[in-house]
Amino acid sequence: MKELDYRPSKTNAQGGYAERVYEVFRKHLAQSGLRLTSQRRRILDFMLNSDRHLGQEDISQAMRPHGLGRATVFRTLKMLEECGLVNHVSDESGRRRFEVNLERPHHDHLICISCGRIQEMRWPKLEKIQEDTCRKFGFAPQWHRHEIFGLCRDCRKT
Amino acid sequence: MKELDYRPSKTNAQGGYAERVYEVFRKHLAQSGLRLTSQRRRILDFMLNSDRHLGQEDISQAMRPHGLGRATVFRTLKMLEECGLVNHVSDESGRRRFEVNLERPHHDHLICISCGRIQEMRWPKLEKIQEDTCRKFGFAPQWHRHEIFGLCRDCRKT
DNA sequence: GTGACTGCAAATCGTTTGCAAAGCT
DNA sequence: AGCTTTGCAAACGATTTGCAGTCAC
Repeated sequence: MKELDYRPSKTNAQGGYAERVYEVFRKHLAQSGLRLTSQRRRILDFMLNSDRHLGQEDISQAMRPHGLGRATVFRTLKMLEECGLVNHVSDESGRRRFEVNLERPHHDHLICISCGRIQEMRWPKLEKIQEDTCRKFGFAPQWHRHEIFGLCRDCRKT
Repeated sequence: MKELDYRPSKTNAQGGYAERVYEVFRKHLAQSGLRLTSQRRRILDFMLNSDRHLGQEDISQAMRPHGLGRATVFRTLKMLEECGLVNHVSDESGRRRFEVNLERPHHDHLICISCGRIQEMRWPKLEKIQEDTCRKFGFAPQWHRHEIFGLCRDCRKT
């Protein structure tokens, strides 16, 4: 998975990534006359410091000790999606899992139906074919969801 | 979309397709000690005679005059998915739309975010690349969801 | 007849919203 | 002060389940 290691990890996040994320967030907030509150910061920090695809429940649980309510988590996630910092994938039972996506090239997801692990996968070739074919049909694609469900390497063995 | 016209329409369904669907359904029911009731038949007939991707609400509404409850529609759809006769796609707000899929080659969906229309699309080349790459990663794909959201030809003009 | 099936209503799950209190600026 | 924001609880929409009566086999 070396080729997917373009997202700064916790450590190198301090080297600029988090700052760039916050820059975008601040700009978005300012433009809409909104505020950067401690709650929003806490949620975003938690996401930045995680390398997993987080469910709303994961985030809410982590926020509970700080007194954050689920509603705030939902509201913040929606806001983060609106300004393009965050995306979501759905797992096989339809629950959403969120990821910070600034500056990350588009990628698709391989979702393990046994352990729930989500592996990321870049397929530029595939996206190209997709775009071209859509256009041929007169369809103007805006976004897509390409989620592949199956067994990951580890779960196959079991 | 000529290439997608392999699914028997209402008229030629009488020429065998519906029968084959029922054969599978009957076998599944028998194996599990379940029964072919008028309700189940009505729902399946309705789906067979429609060429659209139907929402649960479409089906329930059509069944209401016959006294069917929503729960039965849900239960039957789940059962039809379990025996592989029916699949679902989700629209952009997460609602499910169902299609009868027996003997139909796998296809993906172009979903219009303006009018909700769903166009089907076969991409054997793309599926091949996908499978191969998954395997390279040690991932055993079982099914996937590839839904592309955008504007259809008609809605682009507006 | 017996066990599966149905409709209904109540329950659940994830998510959204209304509101009064609290926080920024 | 005047706005946004918050937590809570209630409201929501889609789906599920429990149950007493009904029906297919």
